[in-house]
Amino acid sequence: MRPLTIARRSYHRASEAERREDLIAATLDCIAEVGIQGATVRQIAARAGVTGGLIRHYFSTKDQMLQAAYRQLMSGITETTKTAAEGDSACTRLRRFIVANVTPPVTDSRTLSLWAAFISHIPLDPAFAAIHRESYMSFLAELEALLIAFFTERNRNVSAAEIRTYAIALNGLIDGLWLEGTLAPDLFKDQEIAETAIMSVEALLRLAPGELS
Amino acid sequence: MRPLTIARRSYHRASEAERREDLIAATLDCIAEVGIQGATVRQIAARAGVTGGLIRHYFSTKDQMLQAAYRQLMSGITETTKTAAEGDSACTRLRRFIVANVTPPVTDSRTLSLWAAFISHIPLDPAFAAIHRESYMSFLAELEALLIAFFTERNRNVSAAEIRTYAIALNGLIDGLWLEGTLAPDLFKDQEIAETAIMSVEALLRLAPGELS
DNA sequence: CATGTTATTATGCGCATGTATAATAACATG
DNA sequence: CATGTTATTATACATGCGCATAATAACATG
Repeated sequence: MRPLTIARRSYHRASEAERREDLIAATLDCIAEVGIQGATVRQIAARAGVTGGLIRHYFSTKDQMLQAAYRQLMSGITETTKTAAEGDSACTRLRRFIVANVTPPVTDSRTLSLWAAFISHIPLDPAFAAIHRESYMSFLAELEALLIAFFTERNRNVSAAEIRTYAIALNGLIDGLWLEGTLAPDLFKDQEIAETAIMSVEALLRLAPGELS
Repeated sequence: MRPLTIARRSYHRASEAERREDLIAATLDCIAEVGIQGATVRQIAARAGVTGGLIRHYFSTKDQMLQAAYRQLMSGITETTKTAAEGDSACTRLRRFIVANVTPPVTDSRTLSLWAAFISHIPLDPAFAAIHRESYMSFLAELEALLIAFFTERNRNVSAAEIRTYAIALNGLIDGLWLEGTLAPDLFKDQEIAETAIMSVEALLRLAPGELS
């Protein structure tokens, strides 16, 4: 005897906040595992344990969900490195910040895949460009603050313009080493990237070798 | 009066080499303009001026065409910067190589979009990882050669290990500055990235300020 | 100029896609 | 415990996808 009404899946009504969080997490998982092409609405929904239709109850379009995921990815990285950069002296904080940016969990192929997928959208979509800009400028500001504290601690007088130039260079170096180390980790000895980062920053800031360690 | 046989489009039979080249160029154009999701077989074919079916006459699968496109993109960049790095002294060649990597035509949003789209595939597909590895190691070798010539010219004795570390750091710096300058060109003054690159490399190599100019 | 080869077109298949809409189960409220 | 709200499921739709195959126009060859 078939039921008169078709059976429906039972479910749990979640709060908006946690549902959105789940969906964003599922989006990131999906992109990381099967690429942005494989990250379809249905796949993402399945991974979040809901059916496809629900996504449009929280995001007006798939693109908006992708943007939310990009925002969360970048703020997560910022959070991680900021936390790792705590310490007593400005020197310690600067060193830890640099190392944190080129070691796990930041150097992680999943993060890289996600980052690159979003980066490739920046030239095509102003919404993604805006998110990039915000996170880039926040990173630069963090770096400038660390540098100012560091030079103050050393009683070395450095102009604002020089700080900016240093921050741009350090940001470039950090991003580049992060890329190198994450894209082909087997090409480097353990700690090689981190040590190179520290040595390079010492050189960039015209410090004596070992001054940052 | 309708024709008895349906009219077909007239066409030109091209050589295999030029047809493949056209298809690869169309692939890159397509990815750059509409993203890797929009770069469908039909779009690419249309842009190359052929019909969709032809693609499978030259590439056994769409993925293989993407890989060929990635290979061509990277070898094109390598070619461009190698050509730009010609000069009499090793110092000049090194300087020109660095500047070439952070100025047009290499700093170009199209190139960036393409590069990032492919990069995001590296952790997901070994074929893309292999292409990356090849182009990365060739870039590193080029950089090491330039550095060896430079230090020889200055009669400065530098071990092979130090050369490698310098090359890794320089590569990181160059990639990172390229990213910064290309992702948000309006955030920087004219030549700011190029000047920062030169200053930073001078510092990285422990040269005197201005020694590379 | 006839003929054979094949690069290219044209068409179709099966399936997946993003989105829209209607039905309904879960919960909050009184 | 009845009722109203709404988060969620279920289903459908139009479109587009990668890929396969058959017909054919272009060219090379003799």
